[in-house]
Amino acid sequence: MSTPPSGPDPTAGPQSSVASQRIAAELREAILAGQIPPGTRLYQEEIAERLGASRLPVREALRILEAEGLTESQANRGARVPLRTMREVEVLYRMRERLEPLALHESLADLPDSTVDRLTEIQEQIEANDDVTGFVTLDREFHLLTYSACPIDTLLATVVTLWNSTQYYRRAFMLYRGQGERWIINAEHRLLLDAIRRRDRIDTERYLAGHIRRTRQELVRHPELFAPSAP
Amino acid sequence: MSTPPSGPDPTAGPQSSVASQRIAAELREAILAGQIPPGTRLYQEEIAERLGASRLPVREALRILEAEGLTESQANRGARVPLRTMREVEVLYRMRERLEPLALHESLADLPDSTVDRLTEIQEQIEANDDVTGFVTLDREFHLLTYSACPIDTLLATVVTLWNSTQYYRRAFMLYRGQGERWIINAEHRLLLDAIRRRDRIDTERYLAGHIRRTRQELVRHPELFAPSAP
DNA sequence: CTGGCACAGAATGGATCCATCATCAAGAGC
DNA sequence: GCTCTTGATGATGGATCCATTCTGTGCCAG
Repeated sequence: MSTPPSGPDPTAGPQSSVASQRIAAELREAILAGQIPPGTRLYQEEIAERLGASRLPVREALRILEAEGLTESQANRGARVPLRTMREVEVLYRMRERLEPLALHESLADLPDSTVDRLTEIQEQIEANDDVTGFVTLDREFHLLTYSACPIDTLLATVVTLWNSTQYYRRAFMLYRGQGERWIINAEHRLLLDAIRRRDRIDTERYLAGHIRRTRQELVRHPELFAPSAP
Repeated sequence: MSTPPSGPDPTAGPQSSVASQRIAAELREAILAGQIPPGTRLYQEEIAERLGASRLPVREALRILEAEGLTESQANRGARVPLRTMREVEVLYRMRERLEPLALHESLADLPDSTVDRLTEIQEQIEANDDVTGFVTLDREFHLLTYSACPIDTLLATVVTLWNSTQYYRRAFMLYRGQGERWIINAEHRLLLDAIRRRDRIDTERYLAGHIRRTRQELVRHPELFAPSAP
């Protein structure tokens, strides 16, 4: 469950010496940015041609992304970006409510003060920014950075996978209805940031769980953002 | 995050039409049975020759297993079965404590009565059996069967990955010190089974969380089963 | 005797070519 | 007119060959 030396780094840029990882990074970025929406069929040959490689590393890249929850594939039937139902996304959020507080707990002791300062900067950028796409990117960077000192690779990788799997719908919600939520998110982030600075394990877990829980409840109030339940 | 049509089935036998999946199934079985212990280097060529295929599907199989937590690989440095530290296994158990009750919760409503009967049979086999390897296999079958009706593939796959990642150490513990624990496990299983039959969501989650938690506490009392913390 | 460097062997990563399977459209039969 | 079958097309899966990178050993210098 690790591609670069120290776990899959979702913020890593698309420069890697190994082609399959470079391709995976390019596709990852495009999918997370919403440029390749759920349901899109991914053709090996097209990707290979566009990114200047043969089909083989593309196949490996698709396997890597599959492990990260960004694509899915069936034998002889190709790969696509998963279309998720509302119920599925809801349960993914419930998983996040349970796992991310644990990841933060495990990360908290080893989180250097410099990272806490960086978190504060990001939060200031979030508050200054009013572009939705920029917000989603910064929000992701903020939260994943709080987990960055977690020493357990599997836990971190699982959390990243859950973020990957829900991010598209999160952006869709923010574009559609989320502007009014901004002040709540900022308040929650400020409380969380303060608890992190105090290294308070109880408070960090509580604020974080509440933050995710509230987001889930907002999301499920908009079924129109999702694929129908019965495919 | 799915190899056969409906998610990765860890109990599926090694007969598959697609070679990479067949190879992954063979290796999965061998690793889970403890025949390939943690730390073992896996050579593509050797596996390819032994299982009658070329190296290419072996590479794909190793990627599949990597996603399931059964192998790890670094660029140009090959694949191996991960060696986990005690701290790592402890956190993996904490993840299980949080996720498996959720999986059971989501599975419970759709779990057919016939499956509950099958669970009872398995528990009777567990009680009649005194071979440790047989116990570990049956115990895995029992728990994973309780989750089998969970409609969310990602949740199920994550739970299976966590089982895969901890199973070796679980067996090592049972071989080493676990025989006296058998009656406690049986009592816990009976309570869980009864709650499942009653479709009691609260009790199932409580008994299951307690069961996993107690197992974790037993495991961490035996640091000698694990790799040292500082590699 | 120790440490660094260079070279040889081996294993992994990638490209190209071929076989197999799924999909879709057109036609025959009912 | 509808359905089932059959064939053509295109995409995926697999095998072989070549390039690249890592590892370990042996030699030489300090």
